[in-house]
Amino acid sequence: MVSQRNPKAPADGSADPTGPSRADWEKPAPGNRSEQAAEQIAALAAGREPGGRLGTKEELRTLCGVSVGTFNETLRLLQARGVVTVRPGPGGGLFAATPSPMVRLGNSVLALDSQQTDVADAVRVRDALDPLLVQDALWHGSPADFAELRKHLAAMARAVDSDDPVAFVHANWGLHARIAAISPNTLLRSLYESLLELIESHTLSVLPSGERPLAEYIRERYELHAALVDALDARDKDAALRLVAAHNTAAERNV
Amino acid sequence: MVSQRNPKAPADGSADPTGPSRADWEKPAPGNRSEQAAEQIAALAAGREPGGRLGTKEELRTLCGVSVGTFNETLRLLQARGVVTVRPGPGGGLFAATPSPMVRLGNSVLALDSQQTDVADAVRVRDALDPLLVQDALWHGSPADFAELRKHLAAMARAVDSDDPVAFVHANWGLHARIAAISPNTLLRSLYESLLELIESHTLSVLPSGERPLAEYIRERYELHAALVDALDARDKDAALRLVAAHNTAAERNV
DNA sequence: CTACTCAATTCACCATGATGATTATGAGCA
DNA sequence: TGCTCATAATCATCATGGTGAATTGAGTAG
Repeated sequence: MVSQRNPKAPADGSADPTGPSRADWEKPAPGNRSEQAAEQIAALAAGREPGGRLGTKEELRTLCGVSVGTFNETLRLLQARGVVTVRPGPGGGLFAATPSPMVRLGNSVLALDSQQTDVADAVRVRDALDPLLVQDALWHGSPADFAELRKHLAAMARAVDSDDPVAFVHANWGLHARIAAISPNTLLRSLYESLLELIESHTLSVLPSGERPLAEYIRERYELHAALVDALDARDKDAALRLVAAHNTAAERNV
Repeated sequence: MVSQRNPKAPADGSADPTGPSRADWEKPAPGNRSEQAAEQIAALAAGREPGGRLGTKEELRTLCGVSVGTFNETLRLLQARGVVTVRPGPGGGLFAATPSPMVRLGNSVLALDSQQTDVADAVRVRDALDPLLVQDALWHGSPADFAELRKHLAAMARAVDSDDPVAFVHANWGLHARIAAISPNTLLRSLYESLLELIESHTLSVLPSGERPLAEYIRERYELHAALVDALDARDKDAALRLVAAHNTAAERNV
């Protein structure tokens, strides 16, 4: 089903007007034919000005060496990625498009593999974003929001009392996610939430080593978070930012 | 060509096992049939556990009321988005998948509209990431890298001398992009580059207002950037971080 | 010169039939 | 009990033919 049944493989450099020197050809080939064709067309589009005509569907389809249906799949992928636009009529066909910066970011993030993204890198970025969220929570947080934060703190306290680090980690993230939810900055929230999830998917397998007793560690982390919520509730900006900095400079700071 | 020629529109609630109460149905319908079907299947997948079986292609295709080819397009989109996996054989068909955090981030960023994303929000996030890039440049930057930075500085100086703010803005971003390129943190780089582009696409239309003379402003910005490059070259971490903080707290800080 | 009509081009979507590959399951055998 | 093999289910891709919609440009009328 994932067979490579293409005797006319488009690896033939003569079929590719952009030449075999493109770094794109050095990437591992995608798993199916429509994705392969999509990469080829994307390479063509990259070499044209935005709005530049690439050709008719039929011309490009034969260039890619796939069937009509498969090429239609390819087109759907490219349209969704903002790489091409398609018009009917005389002079119609496929035209190179420039994805908006946001579409480009989305596509480049999609191209990253979360198994290869170093969790330490993700933690660094998340840490850098924490002060922004704290500032937003100070300005946009309502008493109802802070009451919600205290529910997550209570869950963290229960995990500390029952010496359950996994529950502590979950409650800790619930707290951070809820702080993030206060921010009206959609971009910031999207980034932060996904970073949390990425870090969570790694951290349960790398809970803090025996450098310090685990129970002592999570109690300290709990107390730090409790002080942070207190500072937010009191709208104490200096304390909140100092605490979030302390949160992010502790030796083991995944939680 | 973008006709709605579906007399059996799947807006019929009885054909949707998740009911018409889903918020997804309140979204504007995507532009083509394969995307519409993709939304339907995504809604189904969202209501299942990861790995839960949705049905055979044929069952789901008739549920969506599209042709075989169109449904194949739908599948390609959903697979690319990590929403479903597909298996042949007895008990095969479509299965709900949970996209990895990175795929989720990519998809959520794609769903953001850069026209609606407040550039101030993007600037805030970019500013938060600047110190990370400076730290990476201090540790990973080579003399060749710093020579490249000076080329961009020279371009900025030329723009200052010829009183050309647009050229200054371009050269300034060239500098920042080159600093970002030093970082080995792929995630950080992707985020930063796209944020730069997003900000750039807005800033040329909002160059600093007449609060201060423009020539004086860009000269000050140039000097700040020159001092930053000097600090990087000298591997002076304190100065570099102080300068980037000053960079990010100036009254007009898009450049 | 402007507006409308028409023809040609091109696309979106539909339908049908086919081959070959992959997967899961169950039967048979050691 | 474990392994092998055959079968059925299911998918990926291919090919072909069709209708209707959208777009562009040329020609014509006012």
